[in-house]
Amino acid sequence: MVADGATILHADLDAFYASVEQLLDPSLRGQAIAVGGGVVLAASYEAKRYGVRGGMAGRRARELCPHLRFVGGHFAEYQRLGDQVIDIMRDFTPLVERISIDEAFLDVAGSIHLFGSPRTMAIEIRRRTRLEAGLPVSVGIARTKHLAKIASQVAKPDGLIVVEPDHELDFLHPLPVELMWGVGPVTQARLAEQGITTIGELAAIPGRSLEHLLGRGVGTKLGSLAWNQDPRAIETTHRAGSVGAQSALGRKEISTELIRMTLRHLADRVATRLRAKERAGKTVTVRVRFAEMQSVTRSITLPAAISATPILAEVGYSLVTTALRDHPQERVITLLAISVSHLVFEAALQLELPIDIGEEKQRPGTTAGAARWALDRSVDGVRERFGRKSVGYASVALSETGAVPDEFRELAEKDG
DNA sequence: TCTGGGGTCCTAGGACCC
DNA sequence: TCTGGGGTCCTAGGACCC
Repeated sequence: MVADGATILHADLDAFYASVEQLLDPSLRGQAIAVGGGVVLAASYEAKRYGVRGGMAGRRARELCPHLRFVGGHFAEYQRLGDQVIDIMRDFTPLVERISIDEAFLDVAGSIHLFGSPRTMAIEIRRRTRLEAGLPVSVGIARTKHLAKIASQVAKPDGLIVVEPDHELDFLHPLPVELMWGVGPVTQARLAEQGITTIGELAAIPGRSLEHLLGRGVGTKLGSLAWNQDPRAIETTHRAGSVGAQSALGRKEISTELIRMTLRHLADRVATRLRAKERAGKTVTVRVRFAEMQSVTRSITLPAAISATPILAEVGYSLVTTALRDHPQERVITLLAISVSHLVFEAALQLELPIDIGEEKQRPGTTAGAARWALDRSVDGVRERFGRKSVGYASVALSETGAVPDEFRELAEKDG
């Protein structure tokens, strides 16, 4: 349900990781800094002035900004401060939809009688975030999520923009198309070829032409968004659809050892997280990226959900093997990925249940499978107590490839 | 600018069932 | 034996987001 007034807030912490680093170490304040190493995960606004952007190769960033300082990530602090800011928002409404570590939508329509106008609430959220967490946050307010999100981007850094319902198109149409949700590099380029660079120009294109240019799905969606028709409501719950891991390898000669070792490591990461969530999944997908960056995927849907490391590694291996067999001319791979989807709930309780022979066909947890699963659980337990590195399948062997440290994984802000 | 990691959603063809 | 149409699942690829 979309509200009549501008009651949707989009709050987005500014240059989040970089701001946290500057918060933790005052000597970094006012400095051009980047979080990351080989790749920039986040850049301070001082660095952005030199053109440094999230997702940029570290070397390129240094070229643009020679005095750029790379700082290590305090990942636990990012999580803690991100949570703290979300908690501030929840003081204003339970209708908070967190969409990443550092941004969220709020529907404050039901809170106006308690706290005042949406603008008043946004001012207070910004004040408290600065005071209690020490961080700058930008807020966009509008009638729809899409518009609120765009408004917060325009408000950055450290700003607040309210788009009143009777000024929506005046606000939206002069803006560049790439501010829209769903317009990435490919779509932007496709539009630019037609001379379309603003949202207003996009809105002026007949629906049929847009669908012809971008395909039915994307064309229809962007067409309606350009006219500010966004029916999405705030969703406070989130179901994980898949769990995956990937590893960039540089350029590596294809070998059985490399693939087995890498898959073992990736399967271990994925399976550990699945078990921590008490989930298992039926569909296993692998991705193999060759030189020249083109990649292929192979997937299989199993008769039963799995969450044990060795089984996942084995299924992944056979999938990668089929992918490689289909591309016999390739000599080098640059990335391996594995993910598990079609997730189902799998309570840890299952471990305690006696193995029922009658069920053997339905579940992978035959005697051997259950034993493997039990072993994985105990490995998880040891890691919880003594740290990840204490028990590993292949992480030590892999570290010599110069892979990104595990703490760097899963955490990408890429704030452009 | 040759580049890291974890995700979501959409499309399209084919298999299979009714 | 051949024919139609609809629905759902599986697989592969692509674009996008943070």
